[in-house]
Amino acid sequence: MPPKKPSRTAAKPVRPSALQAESLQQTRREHASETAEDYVEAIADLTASLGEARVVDLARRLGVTHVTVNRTLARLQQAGFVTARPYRGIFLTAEGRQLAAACQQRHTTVIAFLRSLGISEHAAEIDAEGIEHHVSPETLAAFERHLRREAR
Amino acid sequence: MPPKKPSRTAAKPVRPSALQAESLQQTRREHASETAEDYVEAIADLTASLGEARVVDLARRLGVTHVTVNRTLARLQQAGFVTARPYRGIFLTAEGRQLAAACQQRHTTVIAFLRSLGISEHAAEIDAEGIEHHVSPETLAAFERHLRREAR
DNA sequence: TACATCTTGTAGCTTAGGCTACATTTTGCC
DNA sequence: GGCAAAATGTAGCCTAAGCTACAAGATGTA
Repeated sequence: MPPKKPSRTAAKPVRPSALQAESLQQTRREHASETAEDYVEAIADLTASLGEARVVDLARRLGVTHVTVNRTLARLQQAGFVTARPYRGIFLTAEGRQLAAACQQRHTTVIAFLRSLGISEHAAEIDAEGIEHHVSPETLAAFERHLRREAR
Repeated sequence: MPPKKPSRTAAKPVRPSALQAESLQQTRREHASETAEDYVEAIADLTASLGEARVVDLARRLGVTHVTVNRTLARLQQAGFVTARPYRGIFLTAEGRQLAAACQQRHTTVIAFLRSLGISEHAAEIDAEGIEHHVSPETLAAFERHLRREAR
């Protein structure tokens, strides 16, 4: 028989206790908001360059079909980030614009930070897209600090 | 009427063209493997410290219920990363051990890198959990290079 | 040995995010 | 004005990953 740990009380509502469990739960929470962040950022960009964001534009931009965009927009509307009427353009609410601005700022910082480490433009773009959603304010501040130090 | 972009040909099987679309698709692919990585890493740790990994241990460790662990293990078994029999311990295959080792290595590097930027232990742990899955080999190499430079 | 407890397994629900296929509305243009 | 094409919307399917509730196997100890 393999070495057996002493039995532990089960604690029905499983409380994670471990730091790793906490970290993983945080990561899962972040995943839930990633979509919203990607969409508002894309909408902000498209609005800036084209005057409004359309479903097809978003689909092309995000690499999904227009159907996926549609369903996601419904949720974002419920969440109060965007306004949209059937067959019309999509616009950000004040809250949406605020979120988009923060994301764009963070995105720029992460890219600049990766580039400062000697990472190629292409890899920096790709990695930043995955990394940025998991960068805490503390870590973002550290990135900015590092960039300022580099600039000297 | 808002300024209207010139209509573009639709290209039925939407090809993403844009770099951002490519990046986002890459990020989605990474999400799909994140779970596998987290599980094999946890199983490797538990096996090292307790001799075997049990469903309850994994559940506690990952911050989910044993039901979720069970279903995920079935997929990991199909994918060839773990072996398990009903009511028995869970073990990694050779492939699983290899993946776990790579993940642990990468995890350690990311943590060390964040710490070297002056980020607190706690924030580094949490951020690393989200970031590590999106770090390309090129970026990982840059992290290691930075650490070596720091060490001088 | 038997029973209570812990562990594991199963059924079935939910949400999110992909998709194809098809219907409907807008719109550019002759 | 009318028509074809583009854009948008809708129905319905899939997988992944969470959950609760309940069933059944394993085990330690009285």
